[in-house]
Amino acid sequence: MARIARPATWLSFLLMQWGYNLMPRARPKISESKTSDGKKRTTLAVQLAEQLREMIFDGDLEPGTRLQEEDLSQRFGVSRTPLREALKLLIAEDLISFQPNRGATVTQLSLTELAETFPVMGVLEALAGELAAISASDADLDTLRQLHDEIVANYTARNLKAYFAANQRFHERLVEAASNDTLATHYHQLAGRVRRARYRANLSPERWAQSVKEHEQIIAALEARDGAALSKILRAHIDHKFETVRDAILKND
Amino acid sequence: MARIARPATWLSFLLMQWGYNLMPRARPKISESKTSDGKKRTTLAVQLAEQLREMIFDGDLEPGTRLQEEDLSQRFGVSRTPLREALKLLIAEDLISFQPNRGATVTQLSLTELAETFPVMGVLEALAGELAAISASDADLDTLRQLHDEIVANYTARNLKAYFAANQRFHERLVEAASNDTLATHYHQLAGRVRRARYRANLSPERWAQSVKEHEQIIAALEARDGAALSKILRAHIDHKFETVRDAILKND
DNA sequence: AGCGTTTAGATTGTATACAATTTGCGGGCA
DNA sequence: TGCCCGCAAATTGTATACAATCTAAACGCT
Repeated sequence: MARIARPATWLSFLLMQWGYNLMPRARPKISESKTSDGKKRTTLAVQLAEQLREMIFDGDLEPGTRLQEEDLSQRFGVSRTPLREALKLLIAEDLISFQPNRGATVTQLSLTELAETFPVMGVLEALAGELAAISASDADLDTLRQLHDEIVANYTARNLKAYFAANQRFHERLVEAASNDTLATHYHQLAGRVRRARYRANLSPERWAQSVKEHEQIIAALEARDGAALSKILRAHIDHKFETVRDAILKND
Repeated sequence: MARIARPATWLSFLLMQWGYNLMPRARPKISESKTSDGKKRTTLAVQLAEQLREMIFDGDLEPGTRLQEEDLSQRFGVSRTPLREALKLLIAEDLISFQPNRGATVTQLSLTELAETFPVMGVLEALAGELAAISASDADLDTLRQLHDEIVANYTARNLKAYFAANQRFHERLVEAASNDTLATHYHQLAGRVRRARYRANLSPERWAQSVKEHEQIIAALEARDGAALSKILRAHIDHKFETVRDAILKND
């Protein structure tokens, strides 16, 4: 399988630097057989879907990009049949949009859809907070504390990119700590949507400061295992994040 | 596309001020072309997916059922190619499970997975309540009031089946009234999972009475457009529903 | 020029053929 | 009996061929 060479975006590069595996797996619901030598064995359709998903998350395939079957199948060196099946998988995940007889394109979120997404993410992350306050292990708390310190350090250094990366990692980890796969799956899907809606990441000094302050509250409530407080803060935090994103989008149009 | 503009929430107002159109997008992720005579035209894969989805929801295909391609394609009178694409769509929706080279089966939820699902549904429906309290039209309220009356009538008549049906429609309609397609999509997916986990639908007299009582509170808060109260009641309501379901499952095993 | 119509090329949709993998059964053997 | 091997049937995975549909450029008309 010839993998398509792709330039590392700032985000993927950044994460790789940190040694982080890129995205939380959207969903590994497809069990994989394994050969004796431990190699994963799946179908081409599944592999192609994974690759395409990664390319979309990484920004190699920008929203709105048309996905032509012949094109892609040649680039991947496979026939159209498994490629079409891969597209169907991504269609159901809402990563790509589809019109009969007219092909597929990388889904593009309107501001409206983005605005709809945030409140949903908000309640999910609030729930994650509640659950994590109960079920997070001490190791989880350690990891989150470390990530929090990273966030603060990057704020102090005014390193915006690294700040975003650590921030994202923190929230993902928080959701994991809730120990609810269903919750995690739906959260990841929404988080992916938002992340793909790339906007010029400007953060005003005030918003940035406030965001950090909220993070202080988050980690404090978490370490106190105060689920109710955590839930409230997280939801407000997401609301503010949407405001930031909205401003960034509107300013750059 | 009979959906009309909703009363402006603070968000929609804001967006409209900035020139962003808030018209709801077509929720079926797969847009459908139409012929001159208004007939929907889609691909076989999409049609098959719809049929299979319905069969699974209706219980024609019980959890654990093996889905053999040749079998199904003959029953539907199509070749395996579009059928396989339909399966891929449902795989990504988690309606069916898949193992490479070993085919697909209708997904079966464990009690653990069911237990995970309810809290997530809970916060989503709570959010739906908050939003609906703001953006539900008067027509929405009328419909919901009617459905509520139906629920009460079926309780009085002790008609369990009709009660469940009306109950389900009420909750679906409530989520619709929130005017957030993203929310609705995720809610529906989870509701479908729960519905498929068929358990012997026994409702103790006490639980039944309590459920109806909660519904009284729900409709009252809704008509008072008290989002906070509605949110709280709904979440508790879902929690109680899970307890009922859990008891039913445990008792029947 | 402007505008609908036609038509060739491109692209997607479906069927079929064949390859690869799994499954289950029967035979040989300790 | 129990177990392991290997083969045949069943089933899934992939490629290719052809049909249906869409797109856009060329054409002719007013």
